[in-house]
Amino acid sequence: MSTSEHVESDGQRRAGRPRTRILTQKRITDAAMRVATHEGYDSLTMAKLAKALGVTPAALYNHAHSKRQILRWIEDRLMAAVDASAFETEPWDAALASWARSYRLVMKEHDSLVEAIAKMPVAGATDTLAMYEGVASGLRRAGWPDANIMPAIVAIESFVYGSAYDLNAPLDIFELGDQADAAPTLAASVAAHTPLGLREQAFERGLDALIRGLGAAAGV
Amino acid sequence: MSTSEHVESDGQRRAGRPRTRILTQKRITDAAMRVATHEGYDSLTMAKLAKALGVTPAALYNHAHSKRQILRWIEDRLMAAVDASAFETEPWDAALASWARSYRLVMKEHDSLVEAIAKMPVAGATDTLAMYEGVASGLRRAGWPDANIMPAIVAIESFVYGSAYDLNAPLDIFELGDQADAAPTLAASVAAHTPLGLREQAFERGLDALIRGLGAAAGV
DNA sequence: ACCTGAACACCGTTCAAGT
DNA sequence: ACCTGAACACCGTTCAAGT
Repeated sequence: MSTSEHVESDGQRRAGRPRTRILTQKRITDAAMRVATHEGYDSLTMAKLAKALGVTPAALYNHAHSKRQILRWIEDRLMAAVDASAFETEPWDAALASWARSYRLVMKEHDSLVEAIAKMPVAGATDTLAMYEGVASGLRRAGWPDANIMPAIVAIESFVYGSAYDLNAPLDIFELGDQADAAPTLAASVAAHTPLGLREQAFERGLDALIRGLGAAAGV
Repeated sequence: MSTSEHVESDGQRRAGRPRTRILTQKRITDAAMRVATHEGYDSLTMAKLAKALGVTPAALYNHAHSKRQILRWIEDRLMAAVDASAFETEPWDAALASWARSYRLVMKEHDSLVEAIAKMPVAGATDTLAMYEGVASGLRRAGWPDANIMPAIVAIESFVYGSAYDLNAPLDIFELGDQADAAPTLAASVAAHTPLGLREQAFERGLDALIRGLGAAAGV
């Protein structure tokens, strides 16, 4: 690569003056998401990220404490992309479903971060907080008792995380080949579906069961 | 460490003869699970594993193609530990619940492997196959149509994977602190629970909703 | 204040050499 | 057949030195 020594981003540099700062949290996060989206999270190394920003790996540590922190910036962004706006226009059950569907697709595209997101404290993550508040207040307006709101959110979230993995699992995950004799009932059950159909049915039927059951428990 | 050069495991070595083979798939897997359980999966490196076996890291590559393969051996073991035996003694709904509870606790102890397990093909994994066959045949005996079995299994699995993460999330994951003003409904909803109570309620209520809803869809 | 260059302590993996 | 020792191409991170 012939551009590896100096990448002048905007070219507005005046002689003798300090160059405009090129590294900010926003630009680092943007570049990291670009690298991760195009090459996968395995390729998101500090070296690759630095190169994408035209900078030395060590320079990143003037702005982030660690690679983990940069991943956390990405996680915040992702949670902001989860769409909870349906609670403003639709009934609670349809709104829950469209929130879960949006959540699942966002996680699918970044499933290396699902474990970290599942364990990420909400405090300090402004957009994440707003997303949860949208869901919680939507359910409350629909008559849900306070004590039923969080268990429903956590249950649906858990289901969404696992469903995102399933969406990225190999299509032949339940293919038995010559071992069909060893598990005949499983083989027959699998044969009742196409791989893509199974994924969607598992998600949609599970989501429907969760929303109905949790709503019934909430008395609405 | 003074024992790092030669660790004689059984001492039965005869002079001049080739020593009894110390590395097998079983022993490697045992050692790997021991290291991972005691020190976590972050500490499960080829060097640590080799040391625990009294061997050089390179020696492991005579038995496993890669670290990934060793992890797969562990994953097979874990699936064998998931208890599907309730289908032989209890009605389908109670059996599904006890299967899911066992599954969740096994995943909780090894949650670094959850993503890989969620995407692991069943072909070739004998114990995994037997586990699924137990669930599928249990549901069929209870009158479930073939086309309803796999969507139910996949949906409950997805829920279990996410619930395992939740079980290992920090207890203060929904603690808002001074940001309670920014998300008042969320704060009130969270305040209706203890952290431990929320986890268990989310799992048990979600599981109940899934089992009831999926069973109803199956017409049983 | 912020970046570079060099170094550190690790990774997983390969391979010629030994027995 | 199976293990060692040395090497390779990477990791994330630190830090003195420059501007």
